[in-house]
Amino acid sequence: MPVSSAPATEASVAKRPRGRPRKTAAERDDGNRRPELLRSAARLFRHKGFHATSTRDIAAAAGMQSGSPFYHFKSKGALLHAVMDEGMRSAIERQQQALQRAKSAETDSVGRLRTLIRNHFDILLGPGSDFIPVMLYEARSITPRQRAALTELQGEYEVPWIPVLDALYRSGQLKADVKLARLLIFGALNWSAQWYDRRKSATLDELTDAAMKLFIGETA
Amino acid sequence: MPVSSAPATEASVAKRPRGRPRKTAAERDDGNRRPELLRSAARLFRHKGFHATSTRDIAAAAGMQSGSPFYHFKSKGALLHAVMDEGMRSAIERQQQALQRAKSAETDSVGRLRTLIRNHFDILLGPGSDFIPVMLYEARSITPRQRAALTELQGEYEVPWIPVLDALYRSGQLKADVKLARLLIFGALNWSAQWYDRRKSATLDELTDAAMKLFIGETA
DNA sequence: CCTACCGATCGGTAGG
DNA sequence: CCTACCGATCGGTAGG
Repeated sequence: MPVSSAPATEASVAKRPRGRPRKTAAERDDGNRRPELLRSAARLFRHKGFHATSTRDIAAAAGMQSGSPFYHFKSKGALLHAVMDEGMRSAIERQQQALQRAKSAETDSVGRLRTLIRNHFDILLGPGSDFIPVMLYEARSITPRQRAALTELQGEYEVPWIPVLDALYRSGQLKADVKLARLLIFGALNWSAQWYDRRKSATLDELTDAAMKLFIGETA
Repeated sequence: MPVSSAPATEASVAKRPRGRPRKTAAERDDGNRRPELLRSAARLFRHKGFHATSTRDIAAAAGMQSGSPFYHFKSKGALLHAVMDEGMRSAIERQQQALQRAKSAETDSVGRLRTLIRNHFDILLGPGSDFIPVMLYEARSITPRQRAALTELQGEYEVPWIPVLDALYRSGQLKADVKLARLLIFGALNWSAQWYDRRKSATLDELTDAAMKLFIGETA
């Protein structure tokens, strides 16, 4: 299923129109539609669930015919895993950027925890945030092998949290067992994907404040 | 779909054998299999998800033929809702019992919060705990009307938590906004259904300790 | 609660 | 990436 078998010319990329793309001959087989397919799949998987979403739904949302998703992905399950993988890689990258950005300003653990939590809410609830919720809530639908690959990425995501929580435990600001605290904290944050409503709820900064106060009693 | 159209005699209930039940004529149409159907459905819905479970799977798990679940429930969706409804009613009842039991011993808010959390873990992670996880993680698959009915039961379940959290806020032991704290706390607890493993993880008491320390810095 | 069955939908493929 | 299509599975029902 070689995606790059017929490479796109730069021209065809540059002159892509804004709205629903008309398929000109020049755009055929260029692989440009793969990201669109991923986004459509992520949105549908998130809102309807993996099994309640048909590959026809996804194709239609991406403006394709029913058989076309299988040109880009060899199965529906491969599409699901690709959504999760893309979500985790993007999350790791955004987390590293957030920590870089803050590093000069924040050297204390409280400030670093705040950075991590605020960024986590952004990834989970901000614009275009369908990929991570799909990963969190559709884990049953992937194969053990795929799950293992994702678990590794999740481990990478958790790396920066560990020294921060350790330091807060040593300073007495975090009283709970560190490993259990980490699991409970991620639960508190991740569950927000179930109830958070941009229009009715608090802002992400207010949410971050509440989480900081709940976990360590101060806001940074 | 009258479940009680042919009522069971007491004898047929008493002499029900242990293993896979042989269907004697006396046991026909007696409605006794409905709870078994619910349990089988809960287990399968929890481990495979609603859409990945076929009504044939459920029938087989309950020792029935493929069409028989529809004698007890008018649709697969009705079965799912029944699982959730049963789960919530049982949870509310067990919570009330736990609070009754503790009322004489615990009058302070910290102790009452501990009782609520410990009981919540029990409902979520203890023996026979498939119903509530199904409710938590399959909410997308029920109708708005069914969801509204469940939201009401959930509200009932949350009632005892509110005065406790309010009191802890006033006493300064809980620093976060009470409404957001409640949502974050439920998230931390509910997420445990995703990762808790009786064999590898902490006991429910240790989990409760960790949660108490994380949220209010003390264990009661 | 079983038997026998139906219509619809679905994931996936061949061939262009 | 489209067209045309297939085999399998599924929820649900009639009739006993």
